[in-house]
Amino acid sequence: MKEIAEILKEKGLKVTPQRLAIYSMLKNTTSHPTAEKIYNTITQCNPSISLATVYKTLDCFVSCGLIKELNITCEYSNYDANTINHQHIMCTCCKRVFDLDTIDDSAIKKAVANKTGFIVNDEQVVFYGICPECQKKNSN
Amino acid sequence: MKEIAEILKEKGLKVTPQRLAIYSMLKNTTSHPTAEKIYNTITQCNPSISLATVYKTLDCFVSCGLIKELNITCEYSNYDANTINHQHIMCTCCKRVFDLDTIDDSAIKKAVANKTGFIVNDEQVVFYGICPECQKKNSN
DNA sequence: TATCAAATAAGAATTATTATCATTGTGAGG
DNA sequence: CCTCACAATGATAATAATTCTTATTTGATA
Repeated sequence: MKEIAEILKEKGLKVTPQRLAIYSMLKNTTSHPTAEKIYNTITQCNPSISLATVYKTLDCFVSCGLIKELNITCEYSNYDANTINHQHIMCTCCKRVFDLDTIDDSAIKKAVANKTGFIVNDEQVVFYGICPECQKKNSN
Repeated sequence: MKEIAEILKEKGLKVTPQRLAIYSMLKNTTSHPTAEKIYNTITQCNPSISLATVYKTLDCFVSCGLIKELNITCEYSNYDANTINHQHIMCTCCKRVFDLDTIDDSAIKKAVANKTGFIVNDEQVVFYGICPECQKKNSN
């Protein structure tokens, strides 16, 4: 917990219970939750938190690079405290998002930058499909 | 124009002026427009079209595989009539989306499927950065 | 051409997210 | 340790993209 406070301070952010709760929740899950899901989880221990605070805190964490916002579906954003570049796979049936092992594609990134003249800052790779569990369910 | 009507019929869709207009507009652009942008363009020749019809038509085209919906930002969807798998790069400054050359990654896709047990149906690769034009503008 | 399911237009409703603003809490400096 | 400025929060109104509802119209088939 002290560690998280340190990270926030380094980024010039004030340490508040809400921020600690949100960041620690995100650090301790691999489920890529939505803002709504984060809010629902946090309210269990911190019933007075406001949904607006969750959104603002997430924006703030994204701006300073503490977490990443994933654009995996058009309906809502998912958040990920693992900021090391990695790929995702989403089940279009149950909507769950899973991590994939990191593939080093710095060469591709560089090639893209050279070809387009873009300054490439970020990338997102998502696969879409049906997860084993949903395959089983659907065959019943 | 007759060609588009044929394509719609093959998919079991009724041929309507709205559908012809939307599909033809998407086929003749590389700009990955939003629903709103499509609506604004179409109304110039077809002033009576409804925004709801644009959304429904796009959904319908996506369902039958005629076009693809891109999840590039969390704020809105972009649509692309080029359904051959290819990558995109978006300028986070001017919000424009460009095509990148197709990279054959069927091997990666197969590896992902093997590792995860997913049936992999689709994928999306997006790079984010600053386009040359915006770099110039920002340096002024 | 008559029929009927499918498609459309118009606008209300919904959902995710953002803005507003009064109140509260954090942490730097005394 | 106290105080104060200002950043953060909570409550809720507002917004923007998208979906739903319903009456009406249209395209394809008989």
